[in-house]
Amino acid sequence: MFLQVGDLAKATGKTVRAIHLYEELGLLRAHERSKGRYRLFTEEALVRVRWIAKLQNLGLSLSEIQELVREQEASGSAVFAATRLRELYRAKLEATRRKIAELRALEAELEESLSFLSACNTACEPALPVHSCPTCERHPERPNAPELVVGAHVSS
Amino acid sequence: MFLQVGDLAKATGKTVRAIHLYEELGLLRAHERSKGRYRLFTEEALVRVRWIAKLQNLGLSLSEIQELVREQEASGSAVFAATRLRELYRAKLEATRRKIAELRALEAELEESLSFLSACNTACEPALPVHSCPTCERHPERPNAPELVVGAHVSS
DNA sequence: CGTAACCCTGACGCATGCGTTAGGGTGAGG
DNA sequence: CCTCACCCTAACGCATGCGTCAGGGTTACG
Repeated sequence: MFLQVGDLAKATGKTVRAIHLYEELGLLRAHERSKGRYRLFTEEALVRVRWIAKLQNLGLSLSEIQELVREQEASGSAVFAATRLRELYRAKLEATRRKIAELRALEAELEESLSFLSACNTACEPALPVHSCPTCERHPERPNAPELVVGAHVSS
Repeated sequence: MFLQVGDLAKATGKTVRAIHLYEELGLLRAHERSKGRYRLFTEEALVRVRWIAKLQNLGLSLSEIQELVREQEASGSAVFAATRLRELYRAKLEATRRKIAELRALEAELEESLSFLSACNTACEPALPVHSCPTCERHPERPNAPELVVGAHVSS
């Protein structure tokens, strides 16, 4: 019927310690306790823990989540609470889009670097030492190496 | 001619302290020192610091970068070094793609949640308290609220 | 030569998000 | 009644990536 803390942990992929922490921070409450003070959670707790995890993925720290929870609980009006939530989510949507763009740029750089490096295995003289890379002439398609490759060779 | 540590910091968006740290960790070396022991960097250091930043964005910790640098410097053969670099970048490319997929899912959830929440401002009775949300009937398009919305309301 | 703006080394501080240990109770099956 | 797996609270520990003094030189400009 109820979930013990270990069940909740398994179901969410978090550890028991993490769930305890969330409760300490006020992000989560057990529905009730057993005679022996065991925490007993309902399935709503599952939703809550997953929600916390998503917010963490969105880049919120636990104390920011704490703030949010307090705000939501304190705001009497549902409309007001919804408005605050929207503001937060709108900001996070923009941030997420920026992050995606950044990662896409990195993805492209990785792809370029991989194709550049693949030539090293076929065209390079096996005995050449690393420090000869900067003067390498064997990349006709891409005379100036990608930053991810150059960066690995500079020792200043 | 040369860059002082402050110039390098400004040019890369890092702090002086960060650059000192990178040098302590062996990720970076000053080309030389002035009479008064000032670090003097060439423009290669710029490339190097940007490279470090990119690797950090790819999710590498400074000690992992340290490992990588040691490996690259220690490997005599350029081909071997390139191979290691490729392995790393391939793995990071996959991880980056997974991360992008994850963020896109979050993006979609945020969009859904925002459209759901926008109805709250128009259809909700302004005086209703937050705890009445779970029984709200005013979202005909989306009877079951998105997890990002439900999660904010469960208090268990 | 003065002085403002930098730079040096060394070292302790800090916020985050749990991990881990300690010492002890609880609950369900056999 | 035993036992084993699980739970409790309290509290210290830790890795990361710098921030921030402290105490003292160095440079460039005028």
